[in-house]
Amino acid sequence: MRIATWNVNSVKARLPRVLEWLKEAQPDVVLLQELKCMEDAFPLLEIGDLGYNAAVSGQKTYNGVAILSKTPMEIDLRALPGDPEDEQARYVEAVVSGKKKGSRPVRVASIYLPNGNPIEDAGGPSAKFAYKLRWLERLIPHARALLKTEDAFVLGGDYNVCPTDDDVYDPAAWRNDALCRPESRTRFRELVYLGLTDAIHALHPEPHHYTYWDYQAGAWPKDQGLRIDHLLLSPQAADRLTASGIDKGPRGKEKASDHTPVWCELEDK
DNA sequence: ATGTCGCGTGAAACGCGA
Repeated sequence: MRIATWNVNSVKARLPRVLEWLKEAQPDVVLLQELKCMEDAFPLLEIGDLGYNAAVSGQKTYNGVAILSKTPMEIDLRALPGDPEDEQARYVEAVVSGKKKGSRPVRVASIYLPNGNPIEDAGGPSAKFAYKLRWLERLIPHARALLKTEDAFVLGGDYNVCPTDDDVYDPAAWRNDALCRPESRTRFRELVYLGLTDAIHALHPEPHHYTYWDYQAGAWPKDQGLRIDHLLLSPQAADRLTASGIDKGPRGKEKASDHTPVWCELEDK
């Protein structure tokens, strides 16, 4: 079972790119972020024509996440637990059926973690950075609860966290960015250290594999990127991990998203 | 040194978020 994650930066503006990539890459499950539309504006028909079911948590203008699956799925959560006041569409979780008869289902979540920049405003800590850190702090107990179920699961998405200096082209320049701050990194590490496997890092430990390149300053042609899109696997999913990769193709196309898809392959046993 | 997108508003250019 191939599971991919992709921050598309507007599913409407990106629709031709998304459809062509789905046809070419043939993922079984796709976790999408930054839909930038309400649920009723999600292109269900076009994506459904390619054989996908969709679970969407949308919002006007900003955020928005979805799960696409070729097999049937059961939606479990449309928001990350822990703050009923949080109205931003950044989390959706579902259980997708296995591909073959008798194969085990996999729980997946599509995550769009807050960016958190700027880290300060008017000299003090910013509300945006605090929201990002709180969001990470809510994700940790939720992951801990999921681990207790001993289900195979994949928490994938745009984490807006660059885990180490090896994951950014110029660590010094990004030192005070919310994506690279130690406060973000310690919380991300705490999440991973619960016992999750970073599907890219586990199989491709070399430094400087990126998933995001800013639109500005020719970052893409110069390969000045960051690794901020992650697939975090439970032990039961990691046991089935046979391959993973970053598909840089879509980033080089016309009208590209600033992120490119990241995928992993789970043995269907 | 700078360089970009996408959205909403409201009718063109701007503010916001990234």
